[in-house]
Amino acid sequence: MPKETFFNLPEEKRDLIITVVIDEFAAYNFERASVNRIVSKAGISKGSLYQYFEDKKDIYFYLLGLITAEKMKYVSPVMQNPDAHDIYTVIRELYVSGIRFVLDKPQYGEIGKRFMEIKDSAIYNEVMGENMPAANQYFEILLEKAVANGEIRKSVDIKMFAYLIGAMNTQLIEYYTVYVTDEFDEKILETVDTFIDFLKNGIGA
Amino acid sequence: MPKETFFNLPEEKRDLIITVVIDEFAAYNFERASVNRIVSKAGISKGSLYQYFEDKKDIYFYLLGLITAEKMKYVSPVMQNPDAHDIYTVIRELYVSGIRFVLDKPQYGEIGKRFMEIKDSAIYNEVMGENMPAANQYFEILLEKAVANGEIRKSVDIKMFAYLIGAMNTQLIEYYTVYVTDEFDEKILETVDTFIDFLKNGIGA
Amino acid sequence: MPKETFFNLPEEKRDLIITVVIDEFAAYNFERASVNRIVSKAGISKGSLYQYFEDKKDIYFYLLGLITAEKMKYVSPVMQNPDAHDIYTVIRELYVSGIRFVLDKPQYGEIGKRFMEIKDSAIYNEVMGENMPAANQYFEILLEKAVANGEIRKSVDIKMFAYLIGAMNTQLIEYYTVYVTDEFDEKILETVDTFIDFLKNGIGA
Amino acid sequence: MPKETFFNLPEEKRDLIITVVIDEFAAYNFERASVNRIVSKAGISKGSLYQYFEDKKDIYFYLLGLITAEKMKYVSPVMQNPDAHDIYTVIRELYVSGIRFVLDKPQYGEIGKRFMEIKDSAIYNEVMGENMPAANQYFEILLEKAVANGEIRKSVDIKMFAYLIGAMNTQLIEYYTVYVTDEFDEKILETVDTFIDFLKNGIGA
DNA sequence: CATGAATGAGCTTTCATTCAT
DNA sequence: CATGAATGAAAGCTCATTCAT
Repeated sequence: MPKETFFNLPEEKRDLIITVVIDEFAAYNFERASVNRIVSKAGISKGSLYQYFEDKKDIYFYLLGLITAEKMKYVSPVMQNPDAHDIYTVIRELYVSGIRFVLDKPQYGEIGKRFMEIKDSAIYNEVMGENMPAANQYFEILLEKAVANGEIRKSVDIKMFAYLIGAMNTQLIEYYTVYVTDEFDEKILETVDTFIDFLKNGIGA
Repeated sequence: MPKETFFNLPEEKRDLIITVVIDEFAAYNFERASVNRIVSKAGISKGSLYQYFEDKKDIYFYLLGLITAEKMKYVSPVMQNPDAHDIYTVIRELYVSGIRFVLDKPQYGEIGKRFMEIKDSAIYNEVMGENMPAANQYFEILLEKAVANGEIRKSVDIKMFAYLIGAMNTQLIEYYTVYVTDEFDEKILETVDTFIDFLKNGIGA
Repeated sequence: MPKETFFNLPEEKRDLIITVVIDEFAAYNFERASVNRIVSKAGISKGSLYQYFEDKKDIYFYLLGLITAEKMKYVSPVMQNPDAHDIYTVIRELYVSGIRFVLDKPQYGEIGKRFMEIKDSAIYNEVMGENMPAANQYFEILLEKAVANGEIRKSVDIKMFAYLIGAMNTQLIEYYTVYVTDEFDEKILETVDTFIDFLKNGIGA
Repeated sequence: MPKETFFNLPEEKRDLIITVVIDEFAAYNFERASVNRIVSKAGISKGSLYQYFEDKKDIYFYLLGLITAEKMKYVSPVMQNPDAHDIYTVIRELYVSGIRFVLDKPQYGEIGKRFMEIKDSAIYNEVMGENMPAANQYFEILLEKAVANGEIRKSVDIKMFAYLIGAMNTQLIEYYTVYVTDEFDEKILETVDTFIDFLKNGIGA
């Protein structure tokens, strides 16, 4: 967590620092991100940055928190109440909101990818230690219920597909940021629908 | 390429060095891997290592070569002659051989993942400059032919699914190395089959 | 150019560093000069030196700049306006100012000689790329004018004598730094005059 | 001095090594010359080279010895018996033989220049400690006799001119190797004569 | 709250020389 | 007499972090 000093800063300055930090971690992964570059781009002294944050990790974790908070805004009613809808609708919403998010905030998407670059680093596990189980279990619970509801074949290896659907989400989003430069449009929705159909055919009852 | 000196070494010593190098690059990506650590773990002098290899990059490339050579052993007849089989058989073989490989040589799998950490580094592009185009296009060509053969629905977005099938391969393999510690067994084959079925249902004609 | 940090240093410390740097480059040429030795003699950390200067080259170029600036102080009115005087007066001034300079600042003379040691190194050409053409042609132009003025015999091989007068300048200066330890005095002036006479007799009209 | 082993070598091999060593020290000064390059170019093992020579310095000194011996061959009767001729004839012979030497054996000239690059290094002084006084005194004695003979003005600063005539010799030779690519010819003789005239006018009685 | 100089362990790489075989 | 693997001190340079002001 940033120190008190950071929050005592005039908003303008704080925002500038955040902007610079976003730029840095969007351009470089945690290891390669440079404190020197951050202070120089933000026009503050090195000492000051260390008055605001404990260390580089503190900066990074704070940023990840901001992104998480931002992502929450994209959580739709469907996702908040998954039980009220069939699993495909829920997954569709997840995908769509994910794509929307990275198209709206491409830098956050970048930071997410940079984060994946350092899988298995100490820092990655530290972050994931808290969040990953949740993320993983989310799909497992979803799938279990869907099996119970008869929406999905009983033969499906739930754990594996939970993992895969999560991974596909990531990949699908990456695909859009890498290969599709347009704004969010009808065409994207169609493709998502195609993919959901694919999923339905694949594991549906 | 390692220098002659390296190949003149007693096999025992050479193997020790290779083991240490594998450990290092499985634990750290190219940038973070340390020549100092390698020599100290191998119990040789810094000067000696540089008698064997041109530089750190030379060590890394040699290692990647070893891995590639090892991976070749897992290439089955089906993969060598993909046109003689339906696309699902080919993809199944790819997945199975990939899983076999990382279960047999988990460290090589690690090194592969570490390699992904340094995307957009100079070294990454140097390696990929030679191999990547093929890897990317491989699935596209496979899918195109399958569409032509009537194995796959015409409505399928080939580029996207090529990307996804590739990504799934990676993820599937990662899934097994992360969650499945057992040796390769019947159960894995079943799961792969399930997944292939899923794929068949999803995009099949 | 040194970084801002260097100029922000207390004068005392900056002077100490400059002194140490002068000592180092007077004792060793660019290649053999050691950053390690500099920091240890100056009693500062390696990191600090690299806060002050970009790299070893930056240190060296800064030093050469100091020397050039110092040498400028020895440029007399005669040298600034060579056309207003006969060639012997100009050459005499050049010699005298050169001798004065190295007797006043023997270490700068040393550094100059060390610089000659690395002829055909990249760094030498980098420095000379800017200054050398002028230096080489200076005497040629001087001689050409003198021939036109009738101060010098027409039979003189201008290119060769330009080269030689330049070389003699260097050698004459070296002679004084090597063999004459006294301060600048009347005797030196006499010797220079002898030499100028010698030159006049040798190539004069 | 090379070790006995070197002289026990078949002449062919010894000559090859000498050729390679000449090449190396013609291309790089003592410090920059590389033992690695020498053994690799000569196709011998590093251990062998150290069976033949004590160390790098030993190689270099042996080479300088060879050059000196070669240079002796250019010493003409005039130079061996300087008292029988006027000083200008002697100096002329010195210059001519020097030019002849470097035009015949340009690599030896190169090595000589490389040697001058490292003035003030430990190695330079070690070499010169033995030879330099002689070289310096040679011209002093010559000049003293010439003053006594009335060939040269009494006012001449003998020590300085001895130094200068020696230096000019070096420079004149360098001038020819740098700027004149032709074979030794009549034109060169003319220029030397011009220069001798210049000298005669300059210091002659 | 701001500053920025100071730090030092760490990095990769070079090269003359030694010595066991 | 030949070999070539082994050595290790030294090189230039980086960077997150500290701390006195």
